[in-house]
Amino acid sequence: MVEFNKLDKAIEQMNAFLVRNNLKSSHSRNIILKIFLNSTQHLTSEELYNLTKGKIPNIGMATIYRTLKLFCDCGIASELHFSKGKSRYEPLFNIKHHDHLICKNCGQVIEVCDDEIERLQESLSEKHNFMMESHKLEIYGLCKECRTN
Amino acid sequence: MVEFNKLDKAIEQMNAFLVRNNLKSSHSRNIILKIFLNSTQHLTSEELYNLTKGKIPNIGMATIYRTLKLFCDCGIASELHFSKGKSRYEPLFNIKHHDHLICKNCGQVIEVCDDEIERLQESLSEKHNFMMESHKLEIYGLCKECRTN
DNA sequence: GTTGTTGCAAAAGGTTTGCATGTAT
DNA sequence: ATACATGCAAACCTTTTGCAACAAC
Repeated sequence: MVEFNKLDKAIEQMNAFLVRNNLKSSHSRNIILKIFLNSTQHLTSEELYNLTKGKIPNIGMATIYRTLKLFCDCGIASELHFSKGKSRYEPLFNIKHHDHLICKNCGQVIEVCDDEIERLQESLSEKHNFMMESHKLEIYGLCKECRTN
Repeated sequence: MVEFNKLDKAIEQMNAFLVRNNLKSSHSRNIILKIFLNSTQHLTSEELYNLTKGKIPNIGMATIYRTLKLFCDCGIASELHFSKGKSRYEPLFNIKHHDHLICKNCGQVIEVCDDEIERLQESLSEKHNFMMESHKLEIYGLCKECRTN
């Protein structure tokens, strides 16, 4: 379950964005936000759609896409492109930046963080006169479980 | 122009793969390989298609896709997913591993390498009992030219 | 001659858009 | 009452596949 504070703060952040852009709040979006933040995985639009159907039976795919776009626009989610064709969405809310270890066998994604690597990325960018805004580190291989099999 | 040696070695590598898998060599594939290695950018399938049309006027998109898949299978190319929906392909042949600085404004991709970051990725993987096979580091931001404008 | 390769068109898969209806303010 | 949000279906775009004609061995 999402902690109340986290969900409340996320809704607040979304509502601030809505007001700022003369948009309206809606019941569906609050429900989708709760389901989205509640997931520990990086969901695809289809996975979020299926989870949402449990709460809003006649929800449409288009609403899921429009809502995910909104989440990205107001800084609650970020879009990932691990593989061809399909996007995945990661909650950004209250989350520290991290990198991904992706198991090629079972698909498990492990989130990690290394401050030293973070620092080196900044200095690497500076060396090339590049103004870093964000970055993405993905390490592909075999996880602990799969390497023993 | 691709240096003769590089192209020859790549053709050799591809042919070895073809023989190993009971496939046949073809004129088109050699042409596409030359165009692919000749490019300094990370081409999309469509860009490669347009470049190829200059040499093989009635080439089809399907052939481009099938050929790119072949290049990936025999280790000549690797598929990248910088943005939604569209794949880009990067020549791997005779190329040292490197990371990418991607300008969000002009789309320019700068290739960089930092040995220290490479080492830290290995130790980060080990720390999680993860067997690293490959990795990808992408830094998004503004390049030297765009940050001044 | 057999089997892989190619071009074309159709299909597939993910995402976006137009429109009429519903809903928040 | 106005304008945004939603569901549905159609459109869109990239990539894949089936098939008949072609080319390599």
